[in-house]
Amino acid sequence: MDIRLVAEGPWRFRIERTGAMRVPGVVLAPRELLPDEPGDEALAQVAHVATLPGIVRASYAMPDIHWGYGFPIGGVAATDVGRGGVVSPGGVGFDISCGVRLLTAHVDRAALLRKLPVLMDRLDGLIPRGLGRGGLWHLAGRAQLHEILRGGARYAVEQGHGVPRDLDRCEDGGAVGDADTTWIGERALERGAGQVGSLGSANHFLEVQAVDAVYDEACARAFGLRPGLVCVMIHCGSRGLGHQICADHVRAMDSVMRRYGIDVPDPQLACAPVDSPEGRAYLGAMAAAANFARANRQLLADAARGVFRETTGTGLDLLYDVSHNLAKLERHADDGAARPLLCVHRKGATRALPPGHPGLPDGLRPFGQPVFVPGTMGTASYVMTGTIGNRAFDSCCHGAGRVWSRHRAHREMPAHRLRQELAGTGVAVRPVSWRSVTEEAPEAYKDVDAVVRASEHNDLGRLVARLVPLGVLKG
DNA sequence: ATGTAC
Repeated sequence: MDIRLVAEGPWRFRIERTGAMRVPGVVLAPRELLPDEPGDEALAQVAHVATLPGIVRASYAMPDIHWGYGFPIGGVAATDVGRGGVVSPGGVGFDISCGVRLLTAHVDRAALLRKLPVLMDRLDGLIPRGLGRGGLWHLAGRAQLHEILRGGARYAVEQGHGVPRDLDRCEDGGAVGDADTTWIGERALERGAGQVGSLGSANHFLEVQAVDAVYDEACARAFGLRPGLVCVMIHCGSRGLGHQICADHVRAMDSVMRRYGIDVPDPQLACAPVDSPEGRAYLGAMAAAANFARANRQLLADAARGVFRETTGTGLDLLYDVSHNLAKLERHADDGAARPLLCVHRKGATRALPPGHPGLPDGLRPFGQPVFVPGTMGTASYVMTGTIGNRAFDSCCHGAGRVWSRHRAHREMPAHRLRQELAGTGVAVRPVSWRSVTEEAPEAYKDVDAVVRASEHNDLGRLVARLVPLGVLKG
């Protein structure tokens, strides 16, 4: 598909509506953040998404956009459920409800520094990570897995893995309501059963960080952040379970799309009307995988809490837990007076509720929803907050965004050089293997500072604080 | 992202 990219000022581009596109593309990034590898298809993917039945307003790309399966990563698309709008598993991604949670410690960087090596050693020995491997929670049986799929972090807390206050600080109170395990295959259940409480690999991590800068003091105070404070950031998702569910439902939709008269420019955009048996089946299974991911992050946070208590005698408070790979049924104002029900796909895009939104807990509502933007290994991460002017269906960026393919990263970054470079930063990196993390080298990613700046210029979110890593656990 | 693939 030919693309006509038009600059709309220094911070954004429009992809003109042509051919089968139903709406334009809107790329919320300055030129230096646009994909520029020869043959990169990320912008074509923005245009492909614009052809989906029922799509409204525009096919959006966040500043961290890069190539993905069907949809770009950093893509946002909303379809009108009442007008034949579709749901597409490729618009959520393989790692269903992958997301980030941030916990604030009761200790400052200076006070922790002496104990950091032993803290990292304990976490290193405790947290399961890497491909395959086990999970922290040894389930009593298949019935308990179903409880997790229905109850998410809420069930984990009920079982003693956390405190009730945690749930107040989770998106959806820790559990999505409409999970339906009927539409999860045996293989997906099998893969998930041993992985509750595990990080996984690639860009997933658990980091001990410190607040390095505060940009909005009132908001930071409400979030419990101040300069020098230690935090724990956890980035992971639904592991093999979500992956298998995505694969299964892509296949199912691929075989029925024609029956619904749907034609897409890329088979990876397999989809079905939200209001169809296949659409409902995917959304039910997706919600169950989302609950799995929230329980997963809850278990990891609770384990980190135990390690902090043992080594420092201090606690960890959950600031917030939010997904950046999910489709949700939401009402948004259209250009008239109506608020139609939309299926909002966010793939590598963080939901970012504005100040005053009823979906926020009392303590956060005046300030907006915390948005977490993890950088790459050894670099800064950011905390942002939702804004009222967000036109991308209350969505923001989700990270630095890849610029090198995983293959190219392996080619250009030998393990020994990465190890040497990170040693120079003073960050205690504990990977399962150095070879496995070469594709996560900082050079393989965009500049996260530029990504958050572009997000702010495009009214996707506002900067609240900058966090720097002290210790990193990787897959 | 993922027991990198039926």
